[in-house]
Amino acid sequence: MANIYDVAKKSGYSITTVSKALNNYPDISDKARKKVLEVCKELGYMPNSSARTLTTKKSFTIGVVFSEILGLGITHPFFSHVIESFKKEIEGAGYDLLFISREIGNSIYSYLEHCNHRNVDGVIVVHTNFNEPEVKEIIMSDLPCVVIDSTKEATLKVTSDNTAGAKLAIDHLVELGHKQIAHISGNLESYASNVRESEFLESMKQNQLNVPDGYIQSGGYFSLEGGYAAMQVLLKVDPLPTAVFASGDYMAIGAMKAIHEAGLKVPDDISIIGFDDVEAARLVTPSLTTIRQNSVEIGKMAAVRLLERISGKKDNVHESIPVTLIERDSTSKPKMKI
Amino acid sequence: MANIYDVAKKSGYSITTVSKALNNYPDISDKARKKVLEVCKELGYMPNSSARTLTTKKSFTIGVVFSEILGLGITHPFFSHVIESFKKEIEGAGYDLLFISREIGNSIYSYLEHCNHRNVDGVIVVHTNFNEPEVKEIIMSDLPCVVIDSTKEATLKVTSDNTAGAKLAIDHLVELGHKQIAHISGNLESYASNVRESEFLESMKQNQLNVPDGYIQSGGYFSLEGGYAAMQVLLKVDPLPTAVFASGDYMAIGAMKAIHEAGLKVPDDISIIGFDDVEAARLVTPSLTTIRQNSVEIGKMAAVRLLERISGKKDNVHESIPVTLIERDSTSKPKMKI
DNA sequence: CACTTGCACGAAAACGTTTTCGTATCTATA
DNA sequence: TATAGATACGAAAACGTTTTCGTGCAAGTG
Repeated sequence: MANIYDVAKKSGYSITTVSKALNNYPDISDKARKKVLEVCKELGYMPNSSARTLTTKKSFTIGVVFSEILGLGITHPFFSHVIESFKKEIEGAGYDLLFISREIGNSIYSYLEHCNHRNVDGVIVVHTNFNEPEVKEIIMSDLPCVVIDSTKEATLKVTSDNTAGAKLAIDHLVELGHKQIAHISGNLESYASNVRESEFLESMKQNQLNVPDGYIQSGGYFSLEGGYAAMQVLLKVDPLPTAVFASGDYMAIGAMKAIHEAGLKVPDDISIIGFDDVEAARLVTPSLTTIRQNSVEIGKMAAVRLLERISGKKDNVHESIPVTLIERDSTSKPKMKI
Repeated sequence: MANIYDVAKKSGYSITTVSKALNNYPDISDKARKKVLEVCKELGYMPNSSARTLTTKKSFTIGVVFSEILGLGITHPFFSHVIESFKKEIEGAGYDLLFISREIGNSIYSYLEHCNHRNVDGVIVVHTNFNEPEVKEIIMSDLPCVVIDSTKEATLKVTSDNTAGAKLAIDHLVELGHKQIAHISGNLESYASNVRESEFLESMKQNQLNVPDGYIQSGGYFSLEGGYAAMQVLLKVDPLPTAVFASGDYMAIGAMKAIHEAGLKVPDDISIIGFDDVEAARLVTPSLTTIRQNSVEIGKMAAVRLLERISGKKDNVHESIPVTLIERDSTSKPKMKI
């Protein structure tokens, strides 16, 4: 509650000198600096961030725009890890994290308007629908902005290496001996979903494998239920796939459920591989083989690049973070035909 | 980027009138109000929150102090749901959520200092260690403050009805016919853990059941590994329990793992019941019977009470949110002795 | 008509900082 | 000794709001 005037009065110096002492200006004596800092401690003085922001136009605040179709927000099994890692990194640089909604008072504003209102220094955008105009608006503005799971317009993007991931998944199945490999894709508004599906096709081609009609089914918004439904369709396709690559772990888990309910076994009858390595992947039975996204690295890298941009660096970058194959129990060699 | 002066100039009124138009003051004409709002739209004007906060001393920002032993932060399987629900509720009232760390710039400050620096109007405290002095400091201050999973000092607390929950769990096991019921407790610095353990003992007494030596084992910080280790100890206790009440789902899942590895079956040999109903509970095999905490209601209620406090209401309240028994496949009648 | 009342508006202070620029004192130099 | 330069400090403006209070004018009252 003490302000800079209190410190000035008690220390015997002017507010200018107090401010200079706190901001490491060179043109004050060691004596003054020492005295001021001493008084600050005594009074428990903390500079008022609003006043500081008003004059410096720097808030040391980063906005989070979390526009994700399922409305899970902070509880999203993958993005929450990204944000947590991002948060830790920017905190180390003195920034705080502010969640940006579209409501202020009673009215609705755009994300960009809200960011301007709050004077955020930059923003991290996590969105699963690259068509959303509100998101586009903020990306196209001159507010420093890093986006996770990209969009064409973004100048700063951090994603997993989805191409390598999908390839890793298919190659793993091929190495095990599978030839009839199906794919459960995510919704098409999702960047990750698109890349993974493309690379599924590309990898199959590279391995000179055929992708019969009906071998690609959409699992929708990466949900368990979507994967379940998609697998039910795949179970009726002829020839029955011996392995399925799902674009997300929850869809993979849903698929396993459908397989079990059909009286078949994972991985004996059908192998399943997912993508993400969410926590549940190691907890389900059989545990899920999957492609692990390095959420910690993604969040950290997003922070690093955004902070660079904030401090003036201009280059456009698309960071592609490596993924790894996590072999568990949901994949095995295909059953020999009798 | 337009400010109030731009609006004043373009509308032909003074900044006073502009401000009044935006803040619904009665002493301006409808004509002026209309004109001003029109110009605001044209210029895309948004009031600067820092300037406003500086004069009004109200930031429309709520701080989140998340001090949780495991360091999971935002990814915590239970608390993340509470915060998400809290966030939605306060957003509806025009508030934004700011995460409070202890770093500002290069230095370390207390949570309270950080809150003062940022001018937050109130704070939600989620902490799993009620001894932490930093947390105590903020709770004892006159900053409006609601705490989840309580502390004695707090004047505003929201928790699950842990007592009813533990009772529900034990009664469920007793109804199934169990008499040898063990307990895997959480760490003792946790409020929830304490209450659940007390009520375990109380419920056992009510049901006139004995709690043999070694029937209470600590699973530590509610982790899978902790539950696993605790169960390994329980498996060596004589007589072997026929059912185990774990204070958290992850400990329950860890316990199931230990049981399976010992060559026994859940629920045939040993029934397991957890607490929380985290997402994994329905995904594991067998799916976990548990006591569901209503995280949405907890978050919402915390928001409602905090907003009341911010707007002047003074009464101390401890909201106890009802829990429900979710029966799944990890509990059944005890095996008859042959 | 003289007076009060109420309405609509604006001037100016205040909020707590940072930062520019001016200046008094001291030191070094010629 | 006179002067130039360095050093240490402070006055004041600026940032963009809100809010108090004053005022000119129109309308109502006796």
